[in-house]
Amino acid sequence: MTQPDDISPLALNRISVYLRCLRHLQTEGVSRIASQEMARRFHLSASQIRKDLAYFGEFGIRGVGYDVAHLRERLERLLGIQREHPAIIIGAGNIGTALALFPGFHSGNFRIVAVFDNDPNKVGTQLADVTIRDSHELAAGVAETGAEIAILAVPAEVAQENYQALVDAGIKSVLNFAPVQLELAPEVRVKTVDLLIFMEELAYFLQ
Amino acid sequence: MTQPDDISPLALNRISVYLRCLRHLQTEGVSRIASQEMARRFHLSASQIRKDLAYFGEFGIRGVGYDVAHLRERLERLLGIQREHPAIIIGAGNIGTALALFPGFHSGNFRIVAVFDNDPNKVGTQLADVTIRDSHELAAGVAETGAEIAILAVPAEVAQENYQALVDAGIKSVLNFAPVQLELAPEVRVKTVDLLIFMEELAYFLQ
DNA sequence: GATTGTGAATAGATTCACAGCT
DNA sequence: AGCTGTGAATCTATTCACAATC
Repeated sequence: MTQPDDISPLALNRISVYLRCLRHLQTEGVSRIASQEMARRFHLSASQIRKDLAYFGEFGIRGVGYDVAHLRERLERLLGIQREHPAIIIGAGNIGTALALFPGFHSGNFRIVAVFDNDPNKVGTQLADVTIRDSHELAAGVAETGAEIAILAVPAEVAQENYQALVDAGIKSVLNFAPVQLELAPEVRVKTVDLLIFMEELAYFLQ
Repeated sequence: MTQPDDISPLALNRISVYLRCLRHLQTEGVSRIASQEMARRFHLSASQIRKDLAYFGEFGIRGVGYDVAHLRERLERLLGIQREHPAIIIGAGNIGTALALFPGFHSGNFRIVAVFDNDPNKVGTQLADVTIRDSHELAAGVAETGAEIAILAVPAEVAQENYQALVDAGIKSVLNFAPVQLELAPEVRVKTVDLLIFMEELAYFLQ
């Protein structure tokens, strides 16, 4: 399997989008699809689909198109989601709780294996499949569960220190919901989801 | 005020980031800042800051830098968030509820003025500042409140129909949390936030 | 005949480097 | 002296168009 690590974030996002489309097609019983038809159905660009896919290997059949099931499997392996990824959530507030209950993660082969909070009233209570644990047990929890991905859902003021705790615990990737510019550790990948930035983008186009 | 509408989404996102940085600087009492210092503090590119800002007008003072308060005000006006934007939420499930309670919106000059759900058990109950209303009252609610932005937080299966209802009700921008490729109406701007795509991006880099 | 895979062409975004202000 | 604003240069991404393949 080709596995270039210089893929652009844009192309990587598109791979995820293609995967979502393929899953959808599969539920409809479509077994083969051409780039043009896929572009039409999901409002994408046919030449871009071909270029993106060809970049990782020749997945298609000329004159025919792409095999939906096969391509799906290849893309899942490419993204590394052919196996289940254990993930943890830090912060059982509104957003952390909503994410713990989010059904989409299951379908994407991610599983929430632990939730941490520093509020003694929350520690010990049940949330989705897990019991909320004290934040002090973070390092132990990460070691036990083998979690590599963490979802950081704590208030902005304490995001940096919690991020540092995750880094120290050996987490490799962080999805951050706190609206702050984190001081990053070089070996830990961070993706920040800033709702306010999305809203501001929408506000701009209202004018 | 320069107001080109051909600004790239990338540049627009950066403007939001600059704004976040400026607010932070203001709380620290910094009144003037140079592009280089700002780049260093927040891990940005100095020449890009200058280019982005210059694109909308000459906001800086040569030899000195940028006036924090003044620049902040200009950027807020540029994004159209100098006035408060009423927003509504469709779907009072986990994510909708978390967003209704999200304190960040207040600081960004957005206000949740109504929440809609189709579950009779939820309709009539209080959530944050508002009483949850029945989804059938959507059009009336939008008209009453003057809401222009909607947050779509319903299950994937019903996202398309709810989106259509928003379009019909006269909403101009939608922040969509359902992991689907919506069939878009040309006059309504949509920004989709797909948590699974973020997770998949992180998973890729674990390899 | 149809569709992929791909080099060439175009378009877009970022960085460089320095003239122009304060 | 120091920093912005900006044209030129570079780098990156997308689209085009067609030869290669089934």
